[in-house]
Amino acid sequence: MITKETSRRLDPEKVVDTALTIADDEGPAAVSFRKLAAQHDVTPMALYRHFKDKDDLLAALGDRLLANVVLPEPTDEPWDVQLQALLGAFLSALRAHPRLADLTLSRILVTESGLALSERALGLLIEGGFSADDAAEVGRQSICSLIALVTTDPIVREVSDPEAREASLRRKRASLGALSPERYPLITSAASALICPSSRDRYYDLGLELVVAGIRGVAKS
Amino acid sequence: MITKETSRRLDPEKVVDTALTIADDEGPAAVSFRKLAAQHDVTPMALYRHFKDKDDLLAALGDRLLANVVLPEPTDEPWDVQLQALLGAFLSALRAHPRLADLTLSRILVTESGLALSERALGLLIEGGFSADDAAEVGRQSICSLIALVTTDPIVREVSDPEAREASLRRKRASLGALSPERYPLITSAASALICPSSRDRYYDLGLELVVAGIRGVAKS
DNA sequence: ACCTGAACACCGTTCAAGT
DNA sequence: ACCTGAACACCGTTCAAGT
Repeated sequence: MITKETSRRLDPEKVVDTALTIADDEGPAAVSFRKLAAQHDVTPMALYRHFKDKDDLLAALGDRLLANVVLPEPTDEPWDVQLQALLGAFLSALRAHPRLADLTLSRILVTESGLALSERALGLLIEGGFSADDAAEVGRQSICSLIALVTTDPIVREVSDPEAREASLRRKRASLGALSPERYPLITSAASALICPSSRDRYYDLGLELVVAGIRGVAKS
Repeated sequence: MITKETSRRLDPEKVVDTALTIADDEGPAAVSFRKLAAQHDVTPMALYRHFKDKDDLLAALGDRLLANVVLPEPTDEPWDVQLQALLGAFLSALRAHPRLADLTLSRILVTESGLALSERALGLLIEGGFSADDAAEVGRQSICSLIALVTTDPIVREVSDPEAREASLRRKRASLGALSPERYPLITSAASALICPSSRDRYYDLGLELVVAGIRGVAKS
């Protein structure tokens, strides 16, 4: 009874916890076995007992994101409306950890919640008239687009340091401002929208709608 | 006259050339100043005369990809048809260097050919009924989706080594094959399509069509 | 089973110095 | 202006060894 709580000096789940916070703050490239080991008072090599290699650790991060997807209950609404809700649930989980979004792609067909999501998506797509194979392709690409949407979130992509971000924005504004309005009339007139979307919610709403509208459009034809 | 060809011991464009072939073969992460320097018989530090840092070098790779975009001539066709051709031209340039596709995103509003592409895209979107700001957002997201399409190309993503690729495919097949057909009837029945798309051209055609159909759908509403 | 120590083969980047 | 040498502060990973 006494030994039970000390039986494992190193809890892999806790290592993943700290990897997650490092990755959220500084990106997945910044998580290292050495840093993690130091933070858990252990030799870097100790981690190899629990993770095959760094990719294996990052995969565990992807699994965490997928586990947070909360699937909406099936309803009586049309397939495309339900699909939008389903993909929206996926999108929400990604938005909680924007820098880690692309770690999910390779884990969707492995993780339990990723499988549940995929099965539901395939069902709705088939309901929309796609063959099983087409549904697979369309579903895959939609997932990729949503991941890209989060990964390239213009606000997250900026450096986290607020003063550095301001400097970067100023540089971009200057760069577009220096353009010839005769040669690039549309770019110069839409400069501020090109540099940074007006609202983040609008950015994601539009992104999701583009994906679903694309599916709907391809389904009809 | 004699000294002219030896005036620069190190030609930055040639460094970019070899960086490009390394990145094509092993991915952008594998290009390093040290490797590049060795290949050009020079100290790693010599490269800092020509590139501010590694990001600067990678930006030069992105510029190369964008420079290869050949814009289609404007026609009398409807805006969405022309837009599809325009985005298709962008997609083609990315497909030539699939592992480098995402290096282009941050260079589009900087590079001359990226600006030309953007100006044309904005024009067509406005012709389709979008406001300048909406056109900017929609254009940006479409570009991101196409980059993601190439970056996540299921064939390229596999390891280049053909035997390792075969092993990876076998592992995926085994993983999906082990799933319960009662619990995941659609996934198991679409397994082969989920693992690998039937045809690469079909993959890209569908991807482009999804993007354009999405734009068309959002434009109408 | 789980962890340590030492080592190997890499990185980007800075700084002072050479020509 | 362009390049070198030495150094700093990092990486992932292997291998043999300890308990």
